Amino acid sequence: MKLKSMDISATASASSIVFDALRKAIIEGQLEEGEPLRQDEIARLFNTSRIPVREAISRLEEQGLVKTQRYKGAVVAGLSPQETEEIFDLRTLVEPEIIRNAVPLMSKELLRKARDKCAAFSASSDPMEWGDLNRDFHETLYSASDLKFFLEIAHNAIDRVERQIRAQLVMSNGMERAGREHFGILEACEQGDAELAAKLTRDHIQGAKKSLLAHLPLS
Amino acid sequence: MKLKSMDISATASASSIVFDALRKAIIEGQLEEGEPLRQDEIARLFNTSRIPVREAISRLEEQGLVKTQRYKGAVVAGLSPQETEEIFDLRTLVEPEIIRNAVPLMSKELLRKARDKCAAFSASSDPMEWGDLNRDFHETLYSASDLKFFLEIAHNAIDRVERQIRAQLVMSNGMERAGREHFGILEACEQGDAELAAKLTRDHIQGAKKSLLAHLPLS
DNA sequence: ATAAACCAAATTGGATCCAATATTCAATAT
DNA sequence: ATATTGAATATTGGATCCAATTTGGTTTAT
Repeated sequence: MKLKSMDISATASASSIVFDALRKAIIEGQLEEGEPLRQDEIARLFNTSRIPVREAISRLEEQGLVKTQRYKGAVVAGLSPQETEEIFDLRTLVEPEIIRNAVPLMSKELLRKARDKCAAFSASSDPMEWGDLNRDFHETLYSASDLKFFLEIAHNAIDRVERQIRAQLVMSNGMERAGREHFGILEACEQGDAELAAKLTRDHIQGAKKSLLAHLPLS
Repeated sequence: MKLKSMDISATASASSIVFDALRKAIIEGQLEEGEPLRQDEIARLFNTSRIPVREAISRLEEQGLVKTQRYKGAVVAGLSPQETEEIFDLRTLVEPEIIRNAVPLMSKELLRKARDKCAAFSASSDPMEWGDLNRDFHETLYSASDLKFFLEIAHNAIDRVERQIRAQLVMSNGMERAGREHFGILEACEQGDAELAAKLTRDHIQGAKKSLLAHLPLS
């Protein structure tokens, strides 16, 4: 029997649909910092009961994307300048390791895809999509790594500062510089120079952090 | 009015009680790898309904301590030798940074407490409590750090390999060596030598990893 | 007028009930 | 005997209902 099979047990549950949607809305800034998440309202939006909503919210809290208080509910989490800096320092520690590990594992195919995404990012003139394209490029390179826990950490860290990253891209020459730096990282990957790719990734993150903190209220 | 006050809104919810209890049981190895977590059974144990249990389980999954499959339920998560190695490498990256940050922030009081815990660890002859005393010592030093996200990561990483750490302590000369290394780390902290403390912490974790992998099935 | 007391609406936490799926085991066919 | 079908049981996912707590406005006393 020849039949294209799929894992039917992997179909999404209501709670995971709500979780994904809320996560996306939070990191993209559609829900802004401090905004309360009303279980009833969200349940109505998704045509479900509050049960899956509550599960989604508790998972978001475990990820640090919302803060909840007993009997008061959940609000979108925000970061102080110090906390933002710490997250960027965490990224500075972890992401170069991911790239270092990933470079020798990158296929031609993947490098081609990364080059496309790099070009798409530099070519875009719509600030609304810069955030997505930026993340898309980095994730493509990272996806070659087999360090699943490092990746988990990096994904979560990026989630927590995604809004700041987007802000950084649109300010001063953030976008232009990111484009240049992406190209450098990509070249190092193509040359198989893991050390250089790691160093450039490190500089990329630290540069974004500095430029961000410079524009932040009395950091 | 003089009255010892407490934040009454911080009283534990049912789901957090269940969460804490399950987490403890898992990392201490009372629930072993692969063992299923039946919602009904746990709810009965805690005299609650399945709702708080489900919330606890979904939080545990977000922490990587259990794995769940839709309509099949949750089982205690386990780690392959490769995954164990990766977690130890993650700890090797993060925990030295925590110590480096913590050393200049350590009060006399805290150092005294750490010295007590270090002594208690070395003095203990009951293998059942080695795990707790070991973690207690490290957490005491780490608690001086103000890097809350680094601490989050470290706590979670340690949670995931706590069972292996305990195994490592009881095998060969694990306990004896840990005692020596703890003393070295403590001394560096007392001398205010953050770099040395970081380096020794690094060696401590890598040493534990090596000794662990050497005794693991065909790593 | 102001502040404490209190009541009603809104909201969350938890219990109970029902639906969807998985598992087990007996019945049947080959 | 073995493999397949099918029904009974167990288990999870979600909906609805009730209880506990917060919130905001209103009343009342000073």
